Amino acid sequence: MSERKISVLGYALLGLLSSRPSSGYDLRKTFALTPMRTFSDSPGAIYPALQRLEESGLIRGKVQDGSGLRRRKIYRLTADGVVALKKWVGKPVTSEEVIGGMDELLLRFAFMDSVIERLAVIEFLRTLEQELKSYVPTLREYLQSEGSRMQMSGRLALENGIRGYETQLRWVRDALTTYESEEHGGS
Amino acid sequence: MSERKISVLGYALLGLLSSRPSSGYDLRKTFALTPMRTFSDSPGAIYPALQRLEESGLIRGKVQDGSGLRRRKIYRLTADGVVALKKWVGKPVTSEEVIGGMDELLLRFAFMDSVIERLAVIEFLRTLEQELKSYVPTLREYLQSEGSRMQMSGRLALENGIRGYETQLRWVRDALTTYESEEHGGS
DNA sequence: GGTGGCATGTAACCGGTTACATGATTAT
DNA sequence: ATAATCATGTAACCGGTTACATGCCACC
Repeated sequence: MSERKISVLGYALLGLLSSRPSSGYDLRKTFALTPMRTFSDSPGAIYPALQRLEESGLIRGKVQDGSGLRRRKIYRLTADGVVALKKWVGKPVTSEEVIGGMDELLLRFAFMDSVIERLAVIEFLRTLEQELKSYVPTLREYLQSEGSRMQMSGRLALENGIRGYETQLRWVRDALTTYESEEHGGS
Repeated sequence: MSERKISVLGYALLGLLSSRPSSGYDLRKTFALTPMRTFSDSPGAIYPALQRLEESGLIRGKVQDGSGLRRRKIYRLTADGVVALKKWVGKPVTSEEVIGGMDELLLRFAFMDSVIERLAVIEFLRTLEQELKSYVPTLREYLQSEGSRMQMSGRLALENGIRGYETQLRWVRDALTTYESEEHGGS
């Protein structure tokens, strides 16, 4: 059961459902109306994704048969769903993920608070910091050595990417400070 | 002819071929060894994409039959290909593109120098600046109004996105300065 | 003459996009 | 009643991923 591979959209749905049971329509609106619109908001993506998650036993939908209401199917995470979400969120950070774009990493991070413990979040941020710290100089060196052979717009585009990673490195450090200084609270 | 829709990977290939005729293998290596590895470097994506571009008449491949060489098919842009690349690169910047991630925008920018004139590049950067300038406050307001209802990691993830866009706004302004101060040169 | 890297390809699978279909409920 | 919106769904298409297939050339 639940051996099927889950797409990023699938995990985004799992994460949203973990904080609040919702219908497909609710989820679509969340994607459409919040900064999560980077992800798909089309019914042709969301409804099949929900079906797959249900077939895998990670979520379960119940048709809401309240009196004067439109037919809505409300999904909630199952125990297996919680496990799958935990596993994905807690996966170790790899350099491939950093190089291939931080989107999925950030999505994972966004769901962390309610899913894994504070120490694991800090661990996540620490390794992310390491990866960024080693990746940025690589890009700088590439720009240094190849820049003269590139056209100006290409050089600037690369510079843009580098600055983006540098910004994220600064962000990781701030986030770490936030989590580490949070000595009180917890379970 | 050439009415077929072109994927982002397709345009990336067009752009690379515009500066230097190459074989599929060369292009793969470019993707694999440079910061362009964000794009696909798998043969299963590149070779079919090249075939589609050739069917659409945007590139033409010639098998290099030099003496002691392995069979390589070298592709170059056709006149139609140049037109298609110009059209894509010069498309007006829309807010959807900014919201949906800057990747394609940056790719377009990277190829601009060799494809359109300096004034069009400046125009591109100016409208991009406008879009970013209006988008960042939207995100800030969202964080302001919804932040209290979000968990900490979610709030920080959003903050990360905002900082990224702010960094890009600063970059656009620097890039504009670079292009505008470049009073000499040109054709 | 066989191993290993160069170079091009192909096929199955899968998920997202686009566009359409359906019905129920609310508002006018 | 009829239009608009809520809410869920389906089907065709398309391109990227993964994995495999093929052959050539160089080198030892």
